[in-house]
Amino acid sequence: MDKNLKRMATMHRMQVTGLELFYKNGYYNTSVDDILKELSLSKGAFYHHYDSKEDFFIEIIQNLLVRKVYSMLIEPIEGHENPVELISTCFEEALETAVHNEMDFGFLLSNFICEFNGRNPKIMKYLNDILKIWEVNLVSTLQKGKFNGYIDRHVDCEAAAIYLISSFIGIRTLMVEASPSAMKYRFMSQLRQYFKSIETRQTAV
Amino acid sequence: MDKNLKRMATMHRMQVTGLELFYKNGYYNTSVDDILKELSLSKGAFYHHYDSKEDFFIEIIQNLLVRKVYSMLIEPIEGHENPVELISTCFEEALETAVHNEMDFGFLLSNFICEFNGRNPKIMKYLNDILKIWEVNLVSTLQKGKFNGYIDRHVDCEAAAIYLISSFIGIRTLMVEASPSAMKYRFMSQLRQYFKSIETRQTAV
DNA sequence: GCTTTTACCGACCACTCGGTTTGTTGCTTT
DNA sequence: AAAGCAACAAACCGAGTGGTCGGTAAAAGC
Repeated sequence: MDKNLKRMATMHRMQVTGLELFYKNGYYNTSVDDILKELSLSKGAFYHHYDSKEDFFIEIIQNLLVRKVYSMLIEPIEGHENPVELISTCFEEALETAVHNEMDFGFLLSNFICEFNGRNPKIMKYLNDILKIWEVNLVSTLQKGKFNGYIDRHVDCEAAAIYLISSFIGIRTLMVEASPSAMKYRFMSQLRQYFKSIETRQTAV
Repeated sequence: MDKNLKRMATMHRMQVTGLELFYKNGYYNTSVDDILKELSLSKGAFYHHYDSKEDFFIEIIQNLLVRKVYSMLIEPIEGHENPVELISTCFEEALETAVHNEMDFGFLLSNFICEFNGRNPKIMKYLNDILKIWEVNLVSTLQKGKFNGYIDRHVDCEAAAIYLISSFIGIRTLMVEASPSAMKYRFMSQLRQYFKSIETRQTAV
């Protein structure tokens, strides 16, 4: 058991550093040696724990990437309050951490999707699954909001979810440029504008 | 002169094939040899015309990529008609060609931005310039629309432009998945919803 | 105390990459 | 016809790549 702990600790260290470098430099632009150098570990250690670089990356997806998306984008929108508020706040906070992160290279998930798209179907499968989970959660949050009278009954929740995901992926791609906080501010203002248009119209003005 | 024509023809062929492969496989994942093999040309030919792979890519950006963005996203929104209509139609058509392109790997520009982001500032500069041109054109189209009474005077045109670009980049990243035409349909429906919210409110209902 | 298992080392392999060097060909110019 | 040069061809270089493999030290199991 104690032995297993050490094993898991080493593997976890590798994955954390791996994700960091893959995010920073891209998967194909990061060599296994790069990761190992950072950790002062050897090739032997790496291939003792993982079958291949690809296998290693898949473990990173399942262990780290999925959790990040969950804690950042899925858990915050769970609940029975106003979904418009939940999603706005969630996006606002996700963008805020991006603004304050001086090492920001865009949205982890969409960066990898860009990189593997049409090049590695196996990995794309895993990435698309995460996207799907996010989408499903958004849809159900919106539908709940419809049921609870927050969202207009004519709204197509699946379309709205796609639209929200699109805009988020896009703004995160744009935000890596200069003045990310201005970007965020502008984006959020228009997101709220859009939300206003799908909210239940108040009878009293 | 005749000589110069041949030179330019060869260079153009290289650039067209280069862009094709860079788009398909990514810049770092496409070797110079890959491009040359496709054209049955040699390394000597390549380095006779270009200083480096990077220099080659910059020429592609300036010759081909800029023009594609212009003809696809900038020229179609020029004019004095309703900007909401212009932009809707422009996006619709851009997405439609993506739907019918069986070799679609997402939005050329944003794919490259993803790939070079934080890794190659020199190339990023060129890509951001294109993005900036697009943004400026969107802003001026929206402002013209405001002046002509199509768009509500309270709308922040720069914010709206960022929001539009974001959503476009995002949907093009998502569309590489299955069922792009459903994606497009859903996206366009919500884009129109958003547009409705920034249009001048009609006094008569 | 002895054996087995585990975690890890580091040299090495075949291969790929961007880029260089040296040749070759054919058209132009004088 | 000789010389010159642009446009390519082909062999090559050195750095880096993912992955292999024989070995080792230490802990676990008996």
